[in-house]
Amino acid sequence: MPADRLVSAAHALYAGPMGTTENMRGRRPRLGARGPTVADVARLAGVSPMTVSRVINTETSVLPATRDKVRTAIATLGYVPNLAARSLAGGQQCRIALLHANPSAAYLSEFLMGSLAQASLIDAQLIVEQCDPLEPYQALVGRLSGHRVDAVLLPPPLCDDPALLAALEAAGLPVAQIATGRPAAFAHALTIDDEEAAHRMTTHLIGRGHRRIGFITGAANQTVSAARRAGYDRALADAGLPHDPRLVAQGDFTYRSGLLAATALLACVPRPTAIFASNDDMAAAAVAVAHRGHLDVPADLSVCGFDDSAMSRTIWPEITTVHQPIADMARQATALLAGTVRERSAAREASVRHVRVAFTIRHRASDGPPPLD
Amino acid sequence: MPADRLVSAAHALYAGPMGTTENMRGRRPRLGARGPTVADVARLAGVSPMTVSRVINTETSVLPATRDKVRTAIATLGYVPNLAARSLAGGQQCRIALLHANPSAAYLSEFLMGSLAQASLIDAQLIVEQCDPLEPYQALVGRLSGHRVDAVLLPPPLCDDPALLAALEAAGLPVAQIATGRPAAFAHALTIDDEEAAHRMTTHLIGRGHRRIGFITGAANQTVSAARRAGYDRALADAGLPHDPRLVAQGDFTYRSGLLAATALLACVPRPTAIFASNDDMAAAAVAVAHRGHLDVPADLSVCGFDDSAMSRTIWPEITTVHQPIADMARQATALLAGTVRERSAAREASVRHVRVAFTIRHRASDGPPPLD
DNA sequence: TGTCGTCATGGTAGCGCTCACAAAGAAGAA
DNA sequence: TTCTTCTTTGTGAGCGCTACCATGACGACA
Repeated sequence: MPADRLVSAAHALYAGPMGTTENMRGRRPRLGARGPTVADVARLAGVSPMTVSRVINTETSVLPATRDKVRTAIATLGYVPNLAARSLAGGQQCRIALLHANPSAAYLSEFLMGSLAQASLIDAQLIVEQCDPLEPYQALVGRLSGHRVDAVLLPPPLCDDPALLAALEAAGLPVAQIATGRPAAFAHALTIDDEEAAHRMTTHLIGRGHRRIGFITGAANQTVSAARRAGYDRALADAGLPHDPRLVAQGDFTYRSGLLAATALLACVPRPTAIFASNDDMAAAAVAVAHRGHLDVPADLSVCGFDDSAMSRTIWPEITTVHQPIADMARQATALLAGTVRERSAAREASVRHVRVAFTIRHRASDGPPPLD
Repeated sequence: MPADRLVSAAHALYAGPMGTTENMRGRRPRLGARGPTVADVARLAGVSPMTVSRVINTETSVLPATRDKVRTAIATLGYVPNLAARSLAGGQQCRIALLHANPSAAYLSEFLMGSLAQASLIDAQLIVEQCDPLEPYQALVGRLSGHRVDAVLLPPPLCDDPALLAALEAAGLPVAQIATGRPAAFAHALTIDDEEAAHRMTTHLIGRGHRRIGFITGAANQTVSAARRAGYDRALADAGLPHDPRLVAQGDFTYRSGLLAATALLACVPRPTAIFASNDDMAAAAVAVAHRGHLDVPADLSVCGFDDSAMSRTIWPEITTVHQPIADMARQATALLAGTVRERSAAREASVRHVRVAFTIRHRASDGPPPLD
């Protein structure tokens, strides 16, 4: 059996240093054959384990020559640090809970990718918790402390829930809100400038030649809705276009609401030549309504969305939309929270950061110049 | 400063055992105030730390009375095991890579939830890796071993890629395929019975009274496509319905292909009264085509999908579809892989399991009886 | 009655790493 | 030259837990 051989070999290796016959009855060193350790690297590089640790981590106070020796040794052995040992020794346990309301929300997978990548990088533990809206928040917060959660990541729409935010603040948990329209004073926040994005998109449509641009608003209780609406309004004003209230229809971010809103907009006379919806689901609904009315998109009607969700790439034609770097925002939020947790355990005052990240506009097939007629 | 006070208190606690004056200059015990440890629980319960460990883990060889004492102590202190210490001491490092081709695939978030939950439960580390189809698989596998990956989780469509499977098998990595139509002999596989599910859905439509049921196939290179098609065929045969080849249209799982296929199907005379698409994106496309032709769904045309993806709940009407318990499959796959990794490190022969999990049909608003005409 | 298993429990060491501190050397000030 | 500082490197302990044995108690069998 090769496995037996391996164990014996390891035993032989360790028997040497043990030396004295008294210890020879000694236990064999656990079940062996795991990867190289700092000690192995240190031996090869001719330095102490501590120096190796310093090279891996802070990189400060190490002579370039020493550092290079260590780096070479690491590369030679294919050394990978043992996260478990590191966090045990470092004593920096950091559990971050990701609260979500809806397990199949489109942005969630991207969100998870980002925070997961960062968490494994800095050796934080990510805990994903479903947040049932019926459950009282006190109970939820209790559950979190039961799990020894150190910080909380809040994607939309949870990031806009005042009761939840209040409960978390009362519990003294560091919080990061992602893609909220109104960051709380006590929380980290990662946002794009929704107003500016909507302004840019509307301006883009105006630049294409559109003069009658319909707008479908988001849900009234989500803070980004007002910002997106404001951007649309400002762009019209900047271009000196008249503001026709019939060109703004109320939506609530659902496809169904988009269907109703788009139907209302397309019933206007004269018809708008473009519709800008506050999210992609509603934009997709607008495309469906247009097609039902035998209008071609984009030849007869341009449609733009917001969020760059899967929907915008799934339907045909693919929708021009505003892309938020969700994964990157989640990554940054995770890093900020871990920083706060560690500062706090070092009894330093933790500061709160509100970060604006850049959005981009994804130009796809759903917009074009207005029809000539 | 309360922090200082805490440290001093901890110091005092530790000074006792240290005893000799020589050691009194001794370091204080790191920066303290982390949660209770096995030692604390053991002290309170009046047993040894080892017994506490046994209660937490295997529960074997512990007298019920002892177990209860320990459990009470755990509850009193609010003890939570330290995962880092556990995996360090247990020596059971287990890294599982989740390979995916498309970061925004609809099922991915659910998939992640499931495997993440299981991974944190059994203290395995989940690594998410983007798998660029252009990258040669040798390089990918090399990257995986570089990260010290012990096992690989393969969601669709990667689970059907023969070259990738071959490369992983050659590298000796345990693999779990999720939702594949043709499990590899060397890999774990978690599947539903696609053929049976398609049969059940088709039979459901027949039961509703439909006699002309259109079918949109999946991509030819994915193994589930044939199974779903076979289920449709068998249901027709079971019901003694004639098999009209014009009622089967080729799709490739994209919305766009669904648009084309549905258009072809609805051009048949007499028109089918129902369309069963091999996934939800194509079913959504069929709904769009129907609406464009001023057909009501489900009054004029019933539409059913497969996968229960976000799309099926987003559009209107919501689509009746086959639900795969993706999260649960991911959970089981993760558990199987961890088991294999641990058996293997214990030099036991690891066996491969092919598990069939139950699907359910989600009845929603897109199907009904055929029109009377 | 003595010997042997079997079961519940305890003792000890060590997983791989990093902390606090010590030591050694180099550079600057007196 | 000697003392002080700073910088780089090393030492020893311990993070919290579990693997591996040892031990003692108890009943079964000869």
